Amino acid sequence: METFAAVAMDVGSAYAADILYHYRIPPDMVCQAGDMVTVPFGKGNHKKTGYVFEITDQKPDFRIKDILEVCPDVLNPEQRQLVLWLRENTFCTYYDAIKAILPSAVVRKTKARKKQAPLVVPAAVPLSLTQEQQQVYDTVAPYLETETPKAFLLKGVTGSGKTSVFEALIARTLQLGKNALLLLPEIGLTPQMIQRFQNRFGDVVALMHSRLSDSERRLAYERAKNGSARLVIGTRSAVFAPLADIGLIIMDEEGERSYKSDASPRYDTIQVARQRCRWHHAVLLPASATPTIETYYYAQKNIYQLLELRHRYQNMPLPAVETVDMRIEREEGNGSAFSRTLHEAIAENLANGEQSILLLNRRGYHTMINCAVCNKTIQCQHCSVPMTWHTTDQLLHCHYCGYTQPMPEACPVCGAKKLRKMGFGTQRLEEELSARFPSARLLRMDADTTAGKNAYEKNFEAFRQGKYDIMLGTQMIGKGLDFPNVTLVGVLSVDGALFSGDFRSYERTFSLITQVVGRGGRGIKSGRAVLQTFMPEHYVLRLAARQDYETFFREETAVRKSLLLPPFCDICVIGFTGDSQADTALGAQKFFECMQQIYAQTEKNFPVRISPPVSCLYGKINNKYRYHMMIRCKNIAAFRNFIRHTLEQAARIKEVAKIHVYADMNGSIGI
DNA sequence: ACTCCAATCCAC
DNA sequence: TGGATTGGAGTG
Repeated sequence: METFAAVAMDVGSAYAADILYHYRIPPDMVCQAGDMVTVPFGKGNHKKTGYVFEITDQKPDFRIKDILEVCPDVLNPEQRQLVLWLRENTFCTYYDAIKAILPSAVVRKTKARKKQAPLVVPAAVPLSLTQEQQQVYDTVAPYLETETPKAFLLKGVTGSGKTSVFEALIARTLQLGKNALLLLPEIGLTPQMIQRFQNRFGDVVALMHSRLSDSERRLAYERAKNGSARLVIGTRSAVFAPLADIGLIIMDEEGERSYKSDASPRYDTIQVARQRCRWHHAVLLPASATPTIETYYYAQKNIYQLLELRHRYQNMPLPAVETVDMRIEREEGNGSAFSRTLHEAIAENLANGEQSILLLNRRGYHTMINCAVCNKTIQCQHCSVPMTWHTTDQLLHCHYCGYTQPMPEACPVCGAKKLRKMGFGTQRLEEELSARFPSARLLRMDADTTAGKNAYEKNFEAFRQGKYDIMLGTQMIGKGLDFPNVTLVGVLSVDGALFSGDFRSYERTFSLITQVVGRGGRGIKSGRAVLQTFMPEHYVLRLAARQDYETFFREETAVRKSLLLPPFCDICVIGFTGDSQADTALGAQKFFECMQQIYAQTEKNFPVRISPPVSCLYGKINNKYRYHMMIRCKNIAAFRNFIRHTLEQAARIKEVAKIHVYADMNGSIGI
């Protein structure tokens, strides 16, 4: 009897063509679901690779071609399930999902499954947990043995020793013969934690992150797949690690932006992790000092069981935060970036030989060049984004596409030679600090100074060892190592971060302030923090200064409810990009009309509120014009079908076909 | 997305 | 008249 294989092929982003293609399996060939195959594709019958999802003996009623070659067992059943799940939930193609799951350029040789490596216990240092940590452990540990999935949320104040709880739970998971996954927002920023786990668990650890070379990535993948790695530590893509028998998935710093993929497949790591925990009957443990509003809301609804660590190491209090109203500083004649309070606090710290951390979330020197005559801002040629002046190379930089240019003599719009250099970035902060405190040893940490390999680790370690007095930098300084000698944290300005246009900017700002404040007072001496702002009455800053998450959660929840934002609905963003403004605007409009028409014909078993397309806040990035539209919805299968159906149908409209369209569920909006 | 094919355009 | 260019359709 003849058998046929249903194969997923690379069709770019052509939604309508993203179907399974049927091929005949030649009589002398063995081919199963999960195999990678080479097949003739298209009118030219070019050899292309595809992945088999189904085997059937029903002869399809169209012209059929033969499979040319088979490479067996490339996607196991769970991986195939994951592909289908990603395709349905993130509106990607089969191929986009497969590319996310497989390491680049899979070459399979070994077939035999190696035996599981025995668990290595190093100089078994019995881990001593505080009473509070032990309680959390005791609550979670029993669920590692049950065959039902379970989700917790660990809300732990910064410095409360979440890592010790992770370590104990991972040890227990491995002891039970199951495997564990530890997800981190960024691998370079947590060298201490990784070192600690490598010391403890030795050979069974595999690291997975985007900075691995192809061969390193393939090795880590193979080790996870064949069972020689039993603890995978990695960034968001590691959520697809091909581990069998997962008992525990930990997500540290839940809510970090890096957990949401912003390219196809546009998945949210916690959702993938939840799904895998269901399949493996595993425990899911997201952890954060400042959980996202959504996750904490679900914890209130008992979808996640809430666990708390309220006490810091040795009961050290969080630094007391003083808010400084910068409007008053201005009124009283202080036009500088430093309030008098902060200046004095730094001076005092220097005199005491104690360390300080200063946060300014803008890099560069001047953050804006503005014409005094026509008031236009110099923008990047390729992006609708203001150019930033950098002193290191004496060039204007675009922080979105990387384009650089010399400072023009005159305004490119009106020709006036009256350009004003405005705004304050980390380079200027560094210069001003060295003018004010000439003897202070300064460490600047931003994307410009940490480009080299291991730059974060080296710099953080040097700061920790006391080789610098002041560390200043962008938000990356909020993460990283423990710094026991830091007794002052200064937040120069995060006001701008509140208004990125994304409704999540409030919780992110709250979280950023909390993280950086938590960097202080981790040693024997207690710390203080100074929060400078032009809007001290703003509830986000007011509550961040008090480190009052509960009230922030209540206020923010009320706002979200009144504006109908998550968690009170889901938001599906449709994004449009194209080479010309007119084409993109027209394509977006046609898509919108198509969607309305399809909705009108659909059985209304799901609620939606469809807003028409508008230009994005940054209307052009990298020479691509950008529009988006927002759909408030409930993320259920019927709605997702509606979106996919609309994507397929709209692609047949020629104005829509000219531009690129994507859908993103619960991603960021505004930018 | 990519490729193929047919229709169209234009230089000679 | 043919060679190049462009728009539209199909991918098993």
